[in-house]
Amino acid sequence: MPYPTQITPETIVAKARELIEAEGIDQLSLGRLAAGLNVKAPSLYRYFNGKAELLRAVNAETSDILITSLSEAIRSAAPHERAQIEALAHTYRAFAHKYPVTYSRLFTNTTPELRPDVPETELSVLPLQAVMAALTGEADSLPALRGLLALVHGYVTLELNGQFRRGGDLDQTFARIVEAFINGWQLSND
Amino acid sequence: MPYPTQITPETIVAKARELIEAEGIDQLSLGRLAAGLNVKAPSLYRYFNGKAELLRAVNAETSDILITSLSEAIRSAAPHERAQIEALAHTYRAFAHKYPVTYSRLFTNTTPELRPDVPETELSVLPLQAVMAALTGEADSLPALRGLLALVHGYVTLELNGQFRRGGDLDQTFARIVEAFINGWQLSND
DNA sequence: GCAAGAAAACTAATATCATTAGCTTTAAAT
DNA sequence: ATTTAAAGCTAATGATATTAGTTTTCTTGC
Repeated sequence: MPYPTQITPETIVAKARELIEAEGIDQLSLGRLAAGLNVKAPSLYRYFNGKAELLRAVNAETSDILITSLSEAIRSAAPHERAQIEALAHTYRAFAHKYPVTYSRLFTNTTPELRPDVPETELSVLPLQAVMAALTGEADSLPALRGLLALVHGYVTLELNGQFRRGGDLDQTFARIVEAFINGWQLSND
Repeated sequence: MPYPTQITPETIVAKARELIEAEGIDQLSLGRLAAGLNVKAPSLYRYFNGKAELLRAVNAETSDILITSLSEAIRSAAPHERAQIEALAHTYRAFAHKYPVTYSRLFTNTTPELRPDVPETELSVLPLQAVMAALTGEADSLPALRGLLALVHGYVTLELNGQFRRGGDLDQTFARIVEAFINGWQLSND
């Protein structure tokens, strides 16, 4: 019936991510985005109810890719808690370095609005929790996972924002603090 | 010589913070900010070279208040590393809860631009590092401090963004992961 | 083949901002 | 009183998100 479709939600989100990473979030206007897709700005409204919703879709996809990468990293790691946790941490950090702008945007929702429901999003994180359970036991696995994610997210955020300006090997520092965190939970579990 | 001064950089920043916390960053326009100060928008340009610079001033002040609060918390705590580190962590988290929106904005600089110089900013953090040195020794104090700040910042960020939606006592979880982190460094130092 | 219909994109118009240029008011100093 | 300069104001500009209404082009039923 239609007319040669030129864009889809997926291509829009992909181009938006590309432009955001390349030129920064401030430079992303609907006009520029549409131009990158050989289309005019109002056409985007057929797929998204405005810029805010579009950016939320970018966030949702970023989050999906991240969680999938983490689960995959755990699967591929050696079958020991430490190796798996270190793989998780390393993969997380590598992801943030690869998509620094869209990653940072992931945690800047001052307005809760439309966030994916708990069931769907949180279930995807269960493989990560299983790894922590191997370290801390079931009962402590949720707090331990939250702590690990906080540590890793916090580190890459500070790093990406240039808060570590007094030198030092940031790769090595990262490895050491992750190790310290793991040690801390083992201690209380021995 | 002049004319009754109605605004100063300080009153502008204070009102900006107030509005940002009350209505969210998206609602802050120079027009609304100026109206809150009984002034017209262009008048703000006498004090700040545009909105971006004004928001950077808000960030600078937020950062100052935070670091001052942390140093003060350490001074007031019992003279033991653990008590001081826990005071630091607790105060940090309380600050983020008190100013959730302006706190979040502190670490969303995709464009480095005008950031305070290393000397001034980083020196103010030395009292914090001294506390960590008591736990880990001088040599490890910088990585340990970075780890602690990463952990605490990461935790409050995830918390404020509604990433911890599977229940649990978030106060208690926070206390536990900070404790685990401290234990981890002690372990490697014994 | 051809006409109808609807999907997909377009043009034009509007409202909100940030920002700039240039003008006006007021108070202090002579 | 007059001058002067600071501090704020009005008016204009340009960018952008969004809305309304129009045009294009493919498919489908005759």
